[in-house]
Amino acid sequence: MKNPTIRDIAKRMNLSVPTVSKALNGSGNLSQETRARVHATAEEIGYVPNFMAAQIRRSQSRMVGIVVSDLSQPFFSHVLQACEAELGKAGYQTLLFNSFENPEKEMNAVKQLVSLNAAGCIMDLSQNSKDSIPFLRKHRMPFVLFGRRFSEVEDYYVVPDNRAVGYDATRHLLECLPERPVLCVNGPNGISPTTERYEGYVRAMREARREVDQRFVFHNCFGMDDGYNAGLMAAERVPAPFSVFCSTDRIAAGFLRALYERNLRVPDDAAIVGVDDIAEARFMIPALSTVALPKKQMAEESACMLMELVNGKQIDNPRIQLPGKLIIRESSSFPGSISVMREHEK
Amino acid sequence: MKNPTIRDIAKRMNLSVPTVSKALNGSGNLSQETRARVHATAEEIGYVPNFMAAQIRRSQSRMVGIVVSDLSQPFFSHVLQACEAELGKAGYQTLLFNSFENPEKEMNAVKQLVSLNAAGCIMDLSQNSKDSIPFLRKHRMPFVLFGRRFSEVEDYYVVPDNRAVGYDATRHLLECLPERPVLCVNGPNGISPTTERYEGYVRAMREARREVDQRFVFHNCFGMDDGYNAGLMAAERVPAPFSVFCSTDRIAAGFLRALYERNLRVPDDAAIVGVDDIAEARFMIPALSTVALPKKQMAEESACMLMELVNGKQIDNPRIQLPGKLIIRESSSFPGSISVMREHEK
DNA sequence: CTGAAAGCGCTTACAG
DNA sequence: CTGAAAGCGCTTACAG
Repeated sequence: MKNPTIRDIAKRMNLSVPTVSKALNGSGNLSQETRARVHATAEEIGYVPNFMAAQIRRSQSRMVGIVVSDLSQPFFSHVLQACEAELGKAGYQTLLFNSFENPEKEMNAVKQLVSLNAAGCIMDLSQNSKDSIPFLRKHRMPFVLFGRRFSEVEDYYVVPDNRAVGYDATRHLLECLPERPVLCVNGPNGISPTTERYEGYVRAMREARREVDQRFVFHNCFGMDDGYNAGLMAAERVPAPFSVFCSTDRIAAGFLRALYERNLRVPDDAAIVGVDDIAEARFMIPALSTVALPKKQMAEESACMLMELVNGKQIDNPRIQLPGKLIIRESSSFPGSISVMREHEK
Repeated sequence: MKNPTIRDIAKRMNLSVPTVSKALNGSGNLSQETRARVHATAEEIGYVPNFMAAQIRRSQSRMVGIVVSDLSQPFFSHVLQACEAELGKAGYQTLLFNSFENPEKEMNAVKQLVSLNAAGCIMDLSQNSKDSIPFLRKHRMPFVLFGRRFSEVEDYYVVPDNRAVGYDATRHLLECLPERPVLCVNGPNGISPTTERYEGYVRAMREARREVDQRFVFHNCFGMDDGYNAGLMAAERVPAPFSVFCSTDRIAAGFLRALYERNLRVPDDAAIVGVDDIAEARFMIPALSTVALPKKQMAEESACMLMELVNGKQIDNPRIQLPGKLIIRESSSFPGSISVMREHEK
């Protein structure tokens, strides 16, 4: 008992296969009546079209791949969700691949996508995945880089303006609490967000005529654990009060926890700002100041850009950088302070 | 310029198409030499097999769908990640669908899966999606229910033992702090985890000869916001000290925040336990006690079960219930208390 | 307005 | 050991 095909419908109605196909697709010239009758019997026998067959015949597919480094990071799960919704509207099905920052897995994903004749893909690549991009180019599969970019790859990408992100956060700390040193807890090495947020931090420091003391900078932190460890070290080595710019909210969450364990009060002993505005940020204790990333817009822009590439349209802006937005909460402000407008007062 | 096909290889080598196909697939009888030569030229011209074509010819597909209610919930993104890894090992590609608890979207996803001739699917269905399951049955598509179950659907499912989850958490609170009332902040209505965790709560209360006071029970809470609101109400209506069983860690995170704003100390004024053990739990302030769900195991079991169904194997255990594990942290224990072993002391 | 023919890229019996 | 033929389910010119 296989699923019914258009052939079954044709037989049943004494029509030809092409006629049924046209009726179902609304193409060609058919009498209203035939069309209606075909739809009726299709419904009746529970016909479901076979996408694969249609796609193979048309030599094009309505699938796009999304290759993500780590889906368990809230940033990516949000983005994936928005991408899926956006691409779904355009009639495309989303294929998910987790690369775990592993170039081999990436290459594997990309190969599968070519194998499946996918229309295109959206990826956040790990820095050392040299092979994937040439491969995609060779097979003429359109792709959009997401969240990270590479010096060698000019087009196409959608990223936050990470330099501004680092700059805004740091400058806020410098202005708000000018007497304090500002530490930096940086993200994983070798990806553009880390580098660029750090550049923003450095620029803000320079502009304020502060020296960037490498003892105050923690590099290569991946998540809450590393943030926590950085916090323990900071509590030990840096005399309070100080301020901290954390490259992600999760790093900040770990850092916050370490300060709590060391009996340092936030923001009294240490002010802190993260990046992303994860859902948890405003519920943290104290509520975390952060630079919100336009996740949804990023997802929409990249989905949209990919669709344009797939349809061979001209891309007006092949390199999209979207601004973040500083949100000041308890972790970097004092109730009475004037220079600072707290979130709920806006 | 299209991608090369086996026909291109055949022409180039003066072989027939079937021969090339057999060489590439390692099937049939071929001389070692031909086989090797075919592989060589395939490599040379950058041949990538067309999965779709192969699948359509074989009338079977190597894709499975995962239909998830809300990917932005950490529980699901973790699980999806593990499922994808597990199914990938078996050579299956994962198709992602977000249903947002919307029965129409679910039905849509399921239709697409049938359209794509998917081998099967794993789903967490919303309670009122009456149509999806009969549809899947009609089209003989194997499916595994994940995380939630339904009275009408006997097989196949993989869920946590949610009654035990609610029971263990509540009993821990009752034993640890017997003098306090125990509140319950329950999850969304109409899904089995909510109902069952509540049943566990009730049973623990009854066993301890406590009455279940409906003024102490908050229903239909979805996430941090609802948890927060429940916390505000509790702080107002219930005299401290009290204990709280929250149906999820995210609800607990919101609740915790509300207590903080109302100057109630945890666990001194309010002890609290959540469910899931999200990554953030042990970094919360105070660190959140919780019943950890075996996410990875659940993902593996459901992927494995689906693969067996797809391959027509006998399923030895069609209804898998996996135990959670109580993890006691700061939010429900006191440094000096004897009845309680804190996590880092194990 | 309807249908006979060819083909998308591949695989699977079946002959030789 | 190799190849000619048929077919998976569908669509797309092209005839009538």
